[in-house]
Amino acid sequence: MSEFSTSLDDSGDRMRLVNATPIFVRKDGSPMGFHVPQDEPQREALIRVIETNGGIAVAARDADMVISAEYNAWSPRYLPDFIFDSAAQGVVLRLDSFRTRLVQETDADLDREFMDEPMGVHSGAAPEWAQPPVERTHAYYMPLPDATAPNRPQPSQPRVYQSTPRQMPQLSKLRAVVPRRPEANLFTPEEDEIILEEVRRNPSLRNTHSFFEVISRKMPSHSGPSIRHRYRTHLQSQLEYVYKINPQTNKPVTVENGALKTTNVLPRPLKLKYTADDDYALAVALLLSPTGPTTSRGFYKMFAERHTNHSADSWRDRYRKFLAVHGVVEYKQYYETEKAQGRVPEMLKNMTSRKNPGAPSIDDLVRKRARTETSVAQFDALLGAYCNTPEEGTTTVQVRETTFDESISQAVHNSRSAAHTDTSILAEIYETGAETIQPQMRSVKSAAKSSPKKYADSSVLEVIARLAARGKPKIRDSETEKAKHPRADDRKVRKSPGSVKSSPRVNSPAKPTRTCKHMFLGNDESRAPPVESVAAATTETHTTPLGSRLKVFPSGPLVSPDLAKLLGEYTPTRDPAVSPSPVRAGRASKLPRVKTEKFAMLTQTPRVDKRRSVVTELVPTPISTLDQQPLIDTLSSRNPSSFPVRTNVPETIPRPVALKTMLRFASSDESSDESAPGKPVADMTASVSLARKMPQSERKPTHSATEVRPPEHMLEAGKRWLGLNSNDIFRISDRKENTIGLDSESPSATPTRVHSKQQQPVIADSDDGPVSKGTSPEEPAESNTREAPVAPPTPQRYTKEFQQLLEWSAFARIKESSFSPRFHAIGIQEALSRLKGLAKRYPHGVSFDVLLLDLENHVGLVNPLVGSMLFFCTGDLFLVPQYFEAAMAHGKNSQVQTIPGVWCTKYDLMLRSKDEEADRFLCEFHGEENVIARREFLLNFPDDRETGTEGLGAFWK
DNA sequence: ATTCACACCCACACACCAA
DNA sequence: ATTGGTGTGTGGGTGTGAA
Repeated sequence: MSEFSTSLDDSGDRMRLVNATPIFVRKDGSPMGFHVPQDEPQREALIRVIETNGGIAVAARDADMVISAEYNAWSPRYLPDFIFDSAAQGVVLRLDSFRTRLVQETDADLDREFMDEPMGVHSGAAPEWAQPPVERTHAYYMPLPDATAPNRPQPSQPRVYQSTPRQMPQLSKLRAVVPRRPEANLFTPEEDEIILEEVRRNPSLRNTHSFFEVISRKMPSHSGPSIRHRYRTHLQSQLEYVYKINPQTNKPVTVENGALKTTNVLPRPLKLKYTADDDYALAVALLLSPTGPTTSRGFYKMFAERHTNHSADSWRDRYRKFLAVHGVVEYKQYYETEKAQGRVPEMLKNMTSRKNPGAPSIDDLVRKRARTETSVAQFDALLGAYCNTPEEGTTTVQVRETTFDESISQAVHNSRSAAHTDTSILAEIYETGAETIQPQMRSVKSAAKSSPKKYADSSVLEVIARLAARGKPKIRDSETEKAKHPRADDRKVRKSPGSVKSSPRVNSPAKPTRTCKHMFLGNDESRAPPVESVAAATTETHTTPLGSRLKVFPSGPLVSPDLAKLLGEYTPTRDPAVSPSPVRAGRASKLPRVKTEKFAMLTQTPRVDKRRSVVTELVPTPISTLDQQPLIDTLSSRNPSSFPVRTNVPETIPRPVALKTMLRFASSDESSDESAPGKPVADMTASVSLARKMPQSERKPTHSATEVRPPEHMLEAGKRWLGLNSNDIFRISDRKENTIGLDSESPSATPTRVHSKQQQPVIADSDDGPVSKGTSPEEPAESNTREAPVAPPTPQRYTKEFQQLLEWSAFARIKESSFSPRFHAIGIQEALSRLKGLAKRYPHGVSFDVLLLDLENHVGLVNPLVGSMLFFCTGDLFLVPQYFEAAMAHGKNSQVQTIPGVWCTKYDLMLRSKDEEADRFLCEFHGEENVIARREFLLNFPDDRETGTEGLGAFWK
């Protein structure tokens, strides 16, 4: 048969297999193309035999067949013996017996580990990533199911892509020693699709290096960097969808038929770049901090709860390595100047000194900055405190005037010695002079009350307002250029020579926007649109039942226009309607939207996170019994169009800042501490409120609210008491006290579920089993009829001990950040009373945003506590007081499902999952209207990092 | 000259740790 | 408990050489 001698023993040279007539040719005589993967050990011999027998070695995409000893799940391969045997026999043998099979797989584990199913088959089974990391360098951490607020995701369940221990070194060695093939190793369409499919299954990893490195282990003909490059340059634009990932399992969500649920919205990648808005928000918050710019973790923890796009650690690092180096005040001013002049500010970058060892250490810079900026912050805090102080005759917190004066003088002195001559606050201070500020403020303050218009244009008033609003500087002609280039001088001063590369480039023109590569940008859930986009957004204004105006900005800015105006500009005599501020000026239409036609479809139905798309601004409410408005609020209500208003916006926390600063200064004076009579003040911080309640012997100098803790003996007593009698807490006060009668103003309100202890056993935890109808029928039977209105609860019915526990347990165990200063000012009993008052005013079915706003504004409860409360109570405010009461007593809000009398969301959902008749039963229980309202509330409840309730609403779908 | 695969770079986001 | 230092590897590229 063959015309050549062959020797197929191991020592034989298979390369000598030559036939007289070519056998690896097509019918038309053209050579058959064979692809031999680069890692095929006999590759050289194979290619020689192929080519000497009429075939040709080609790239994979052009190959008629792939010759390899290694099985591959997604492309058929044929064993090298097919070539050798065919050549030996002089005829092309039947392919069937040479096809590589899974049983021959050289590393089946690897396949199972990474790509467990062939392409195009979506069985719903995700690759099994969940092996624990062996080598940290190969570990991939997926975002946690819920970046539940307020904290950032913790890698408690690291998801791991991991090679077998032996495979990785082998492959890397192979790539290191195998020379580049002479022929192109182009990506085949199949390989492209495999890459895309893997990205769809792991969308969060789409930018990482190691993800593609792992893919490369299943695609040995390409390296990880190559695959990554291929994806980023060629395939990204073809990623028309990704699979919806269950945040709990980090696996794709399956639907009924086992297929994977797709989505058009990419999840956030593992890391987010900081934006100019991020930097600005942080700068503003730092300057409002009682201590000025700080690295204190407490500050960043609180900040991260409101700004969840980065972790607290990350925010802290951002300050340490960027804002601190550049200067917080300077960046704020730079940002505002850029905005005012219609430019797009850049984020801080190139600030790390890793390659610039001669540069001053971050520590040094932080310290230097902290000194000066703290001075500014302190001065501003003092001023804020003064402006917020109630009128003369009713001042209830007495800070010795001398202390106040000294503090201002010191702050001004410190500020003057700082190198911040171009900052707005200092410019104002210089103009006014510390020695005249206070009397001027005092006179203006009293006079302005009687006839605000008269003083509306007063320069002193302007100063006060501007300072309180942290307004921008007057840019005089001689300073204009300087203001335009705030960075120019900094470099010379701060940076050592030769550190050009590490110099910030804030003023460099913005790069032209690239297209195509980031098609999801406009939709990315993790990014709020830039500030200026707000200008073009149509806003809707709603009025809450309590009169707060809720502005809804559909595009969800980080900073609302009014806040941006407040923070960035003060123009008391300018009519915004006539001369719109630069911040509001219509620049939004110029905004680059990075989106290609290809992906236009992906942005048509963006998933809107309601929480992020809503910016609320609180306009002072006329409810005088709830609020004691400071001077500026009072004035602003009279002339709202021209006066900046401190709003209830996360970035501004003036009251605690101011008062705590005052207290610190006051307590630094030995005589002032004990001599100051501590009368209650309407808007008091936790420091004051709690310190007042502490026995004199327990009182410690108050430096920050977070330091306030109940006395140890009280905590011990509380633990004992709670431990022994936790179920009896609610027996202390007759539950009927808390019953809210049927309110004619809220006909749709849910019937009150209030029961005496005999009628309402503690409902077992859900883990104990399904909620049977047997345990619950007695509830609806009596709760369908609302009890008659009764008097408000009488606090006297609580035992003294219980009152103390109510006071202290909350602060001991519930995060203090759940309470705003207002809560501390009014106290728990008043908060309870207000909660009940709110319930009377609200119809069931009010949106989460409205409830959130008014609960924060009028009761002083903030997320995530409010989120949990509203969720578990299904937006039913009649349940909230009981929930709140129990949460406070227990010092936590996780066990409130067992609160007697609160038929909470959990039971709705459990019942629906267990009982086919659930809907009918729930309608009997709640009333059909309320069931609809509850369902609507849950369905519209924001998917939430803050409340960790994502997906529960799906029970209703 | 262009395209492609592949290697490599580096700022920095994020987290962890030791003092 | 705080805090500064630092490791890790992501994110977004660029460089290089072969086809």
